[in-house]
Amino acid sequence: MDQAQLLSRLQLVFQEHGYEGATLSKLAAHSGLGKASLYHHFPGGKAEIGATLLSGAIERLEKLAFAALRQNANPRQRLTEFVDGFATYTEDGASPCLIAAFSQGSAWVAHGDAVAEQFQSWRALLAATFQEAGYKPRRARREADALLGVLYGQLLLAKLSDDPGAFRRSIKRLKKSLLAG
Amino acid sequence: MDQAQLLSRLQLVFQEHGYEGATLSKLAAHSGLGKASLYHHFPGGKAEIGATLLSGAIERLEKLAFAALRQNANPRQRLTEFVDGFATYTEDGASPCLIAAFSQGSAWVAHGDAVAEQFQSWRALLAATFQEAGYKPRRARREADALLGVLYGQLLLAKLSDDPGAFRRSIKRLKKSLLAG
DNA sequence: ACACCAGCCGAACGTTCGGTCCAGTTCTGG
DNA sequence: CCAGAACTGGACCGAACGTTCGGCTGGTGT
Repeated sequence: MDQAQLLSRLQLVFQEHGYEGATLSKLAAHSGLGKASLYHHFPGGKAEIGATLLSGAIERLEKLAFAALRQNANPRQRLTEFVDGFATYTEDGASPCLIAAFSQGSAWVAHGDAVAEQFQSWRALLAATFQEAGYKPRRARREADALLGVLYGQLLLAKLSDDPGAFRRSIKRLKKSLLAG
Repeated sequence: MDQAQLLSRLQLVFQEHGYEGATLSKLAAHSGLGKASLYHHFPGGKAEIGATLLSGAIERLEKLAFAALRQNANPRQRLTEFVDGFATYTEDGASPCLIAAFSQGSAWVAHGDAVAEQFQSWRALLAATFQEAGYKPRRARREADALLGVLYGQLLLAKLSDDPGAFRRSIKRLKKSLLAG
């Protein structure tokens, strides 16, 4: 099994059970490896697995979604591409965000600072794009917060209300209103 | 110590660490009781503590926020009162929603169905209120999803970006736009 | 005065945790 | 073909897990 597939199998466990709930036994069983083999790939143990997955998730979200904002296309088009990228990242709302799954307990103690910094930077990037789309700085920051908030909100809500279609519906509507301004 | 205070201390542990991360040792230490004493109050152990807290949180969210929608005041005013109630429930974004903290692992397996049902019922109530405010059924449902989504999204985002003020700012703006229609 | 009981605790139970060890097996370059 | 590196499974470890038990309090009813 290659590294990418191994990581994706491990990620499923963290997404479903959270950091504390992702025990080595579950990680081993779900990856098909023994615990010792996991320690061969990740000498740092569970902490290293978690850290690797977290930075992988941040990287993926950056490349799939936020990278679109750094292009030089029409700002409104960049924004809808960003939304599409976020939908891809979450597999249309079916896959919980790993970063959010790390927002509790020891995982947050270990990585909270870095995650918060990353999100601040993303917020700034998003706000800058809204500014390019014609909003004044204050309003642009608000719109950025609102967009990021609605994405994560719908993602959580789709899970809490057990309605996988809810996310896709909201995304569709969101893109329309973004293009309309 | 009275039951209410005990429950609120226990709740803090679950909010901070999630269900799997809330160990009996932490629950005992944070409540000031011995582990065995917790079993006196909750013979069902950790599972009963979790279930009690969860139903308490649902009840509180119902009474603080959704109950406002069942009044017979002006629909738009009911909606802003609902938003205020939600803010109270989360202590202005400072206190994570316990229901969301139960959305992973064994807690979700045990309570996911009930939570999803509750949220569906809340969604319907919210949609009905938007309908009273003049929206057509389809649009009202969308607005209901959007409102609930933005509330939970801002709550999560305030944590992920480590910006406690973000929630309050968003709520303030949200109420304005609700009143304006 | 005594029995009773809710409330609480320390000490232990068996299980599972994250992590280690090591004897193999498989892969790979020379 | 072989030596050594890469990798694996399974037994194993101390610590922490959720849970149980017997016993110690202090207040209440009689």
